[in-house]
Amino acid sequence: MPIDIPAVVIDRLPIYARSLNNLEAEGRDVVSSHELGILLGVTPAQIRKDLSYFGRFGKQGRGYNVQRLALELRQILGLDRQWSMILVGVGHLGRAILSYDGFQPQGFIIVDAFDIDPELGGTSIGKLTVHPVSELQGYLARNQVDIGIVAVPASNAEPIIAELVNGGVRSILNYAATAISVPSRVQVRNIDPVLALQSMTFYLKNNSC
Amino acid sequence: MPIDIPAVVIDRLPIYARSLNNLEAEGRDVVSSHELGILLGVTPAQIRKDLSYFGRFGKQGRGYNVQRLALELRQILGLDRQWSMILVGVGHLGRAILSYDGFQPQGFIIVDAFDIDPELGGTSIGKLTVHPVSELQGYLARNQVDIGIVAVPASNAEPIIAELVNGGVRSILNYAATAISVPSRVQVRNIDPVLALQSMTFYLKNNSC
DNA sequence: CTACGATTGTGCAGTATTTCTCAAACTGTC
DNA sequence: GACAGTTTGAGAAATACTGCACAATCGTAG
Repeated sequence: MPIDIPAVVIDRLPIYARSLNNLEAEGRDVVSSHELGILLGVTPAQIRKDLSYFGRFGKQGRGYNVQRLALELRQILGLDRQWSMILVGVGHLGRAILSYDGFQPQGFIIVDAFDIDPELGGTSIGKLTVHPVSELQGYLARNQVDIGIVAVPASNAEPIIAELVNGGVRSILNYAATAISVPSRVQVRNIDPVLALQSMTFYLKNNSC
Repeated sequence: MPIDIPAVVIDRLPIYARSLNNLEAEGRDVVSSHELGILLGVTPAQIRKDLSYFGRFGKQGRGYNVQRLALELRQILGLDRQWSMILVGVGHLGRAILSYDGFQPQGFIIVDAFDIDPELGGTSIGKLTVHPVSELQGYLARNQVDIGIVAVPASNAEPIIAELVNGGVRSILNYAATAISVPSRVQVRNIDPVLALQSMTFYLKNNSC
């Protein structure tokens, strides 16, 4: 509905949501933007402005009802349901992703895995069977896939991502160390610890204490 | 030296550097901001403006010498040397990080690993021995550590990070799913695929095609 | 040696994002 | 019920970032 909300705002909402879930689990009743700001290291004004894009959730003089706001954020972000993901690339990294136990509790379910290596075709990893990528196109035609996880070598990422996009996948979590281009309707998030390290070294080099 | 350069610019430099390294490996001689922009999905003006913070590396009418610019960027970012890292937290995630083969070739070396679990104390993983975290403080006093990698549960991250910071570590790669606060002289980069997914679901939910 | 097409570096204008500020409104107290 | 102390929501100001546009420069070809 309302897609003129800055992307930076959307990127912060999950952080707010996580913190509110924690507060909710602790049984906290209300929280002010001030307190939340200290918890998260952002300014109270930013939290209030961000939330104001979506509605008026607070009460003057009191703050935000934790349970209510946590619920609202989950609804805004679509965290109140499950999302189906497929993994492409079952090498070292792919296996680590498969065995990562942080996705499932948040409603992100890896329902199938693919690899180009014919050796792996039919192999079972945990509860999943690895399919050959040649079956990817047909699979996408038959199944609803919300999110594609790409964990192939950088050199193979381009065609894999094209196939995902052609197959109707509209969100991609990209672990491949390469810039990828997709139509603007498709969301991409890159996970690349090396890039993160390489930007920190700039400060290590220049802020010599 | 020059730390009034926007952080967003610094964050883009490693992407440029990577692409230039690729071009260099392909034997490309020169590249224009236009072509690089297409490769990376950014505007040529942005590339030129970003680079202009650091010097004048291009030639009108021609573009940038690939080898020269790749070298300059590596020097600017400090990628022309090795950086020592320690890992704290040797659970599933920590082991995956230890066995990740993308750090070493870029000069990021994990030199030691720590875990709170006394069972793991002395255990060997690959070439490394796992030390108990009780030894962390002394270790930091005796050894030069550039970067700390945190892969402990969110609930334990706070004190671990405090210890790293106290021990003089000035860059932290944080895999723990929690907001952490550090003095402004310390750089932190968070790696959190769940947050990335949770911001994409907003668009999945609202851009229904 | 001149003309032409290409491309940089950068001042400036245009957007985008963050922060400030304060009226309005809520809670609890006397 | 009036008052004091808080805290929100949002307009406005301030800051940050991006993209435009063009003079200056380079290489090439005739």
